[in-house]
Amino acid sequence: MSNVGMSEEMMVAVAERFRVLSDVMRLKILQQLQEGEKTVNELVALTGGSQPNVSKHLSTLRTNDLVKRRQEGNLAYFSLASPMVFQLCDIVCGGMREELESKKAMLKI
Amino acid sequence: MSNVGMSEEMMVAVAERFRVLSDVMRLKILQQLQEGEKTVNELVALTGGSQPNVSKHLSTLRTNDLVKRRQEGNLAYFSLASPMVFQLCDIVCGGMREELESKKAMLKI
DNA sequence: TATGTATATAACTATATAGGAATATAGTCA
DNA sequence: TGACTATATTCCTATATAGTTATATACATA
Repeated sequence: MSNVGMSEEMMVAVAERFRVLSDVMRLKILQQLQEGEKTVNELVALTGGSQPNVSKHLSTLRTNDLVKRRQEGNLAYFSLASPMVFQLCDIVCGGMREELESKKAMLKI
Repeated sequence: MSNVGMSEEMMVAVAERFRVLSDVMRLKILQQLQEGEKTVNELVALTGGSQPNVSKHLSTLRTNDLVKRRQEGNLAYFSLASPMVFQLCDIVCGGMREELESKKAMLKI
């Protein structure tokens, strides 16, 4: 399947998705959500971010369909909307491992 | 394989990689390189960017190990350093297609 | 109702960076 | 050497956004 024909519109959307994933705090939040749904305050505690900051990032993630929100009484529970994120991270991590190893190999020559 | 244990350092590197991929002009360049190596001026023509702009993006891509550079006489040939990019794009595109279809489905209820 | 708690938002500041214009560098060839 | 071409870099401006502080909203409960 070739990407060369990807439309400008699609490319803008893909770039936007990557942009959402390019922030460490958002990755931390997603990582925590991988273990199950969490409230905002739980994520604040787990990530070490401030409450407004975590809340804003959750809003960004939700706008971009990466997390879902469920309200129960006073609490807002957030959960992953798409397992895609971790497929992406795995590929990136795998790619970086390979780069690292080929660099190591070059040094040993 | 769980990402929950991913180190802070690794997370920063992953975020950085996503950031590099979050620019439309860079995605266009990578897309063109998918067809084979190209000179800077060829990429300028194919993408519609200015020469300095394309050159700067190529520099960013190279710094982040996404493209390779080969000089021949006056010309600089760039090529993809990692097929990872298109695995990533395919996953993102696939994810977006699913979202779109589930939204369509909801509207039809 | 008043009080407390959870979450969201607004206003602000600081920083990063994309893109353009001008210029520099490096190679080619007469 | 000088003229030409390809590429890189510098400087600038405009824009986007992460994070903070303060405040607002919404729900629960006494």
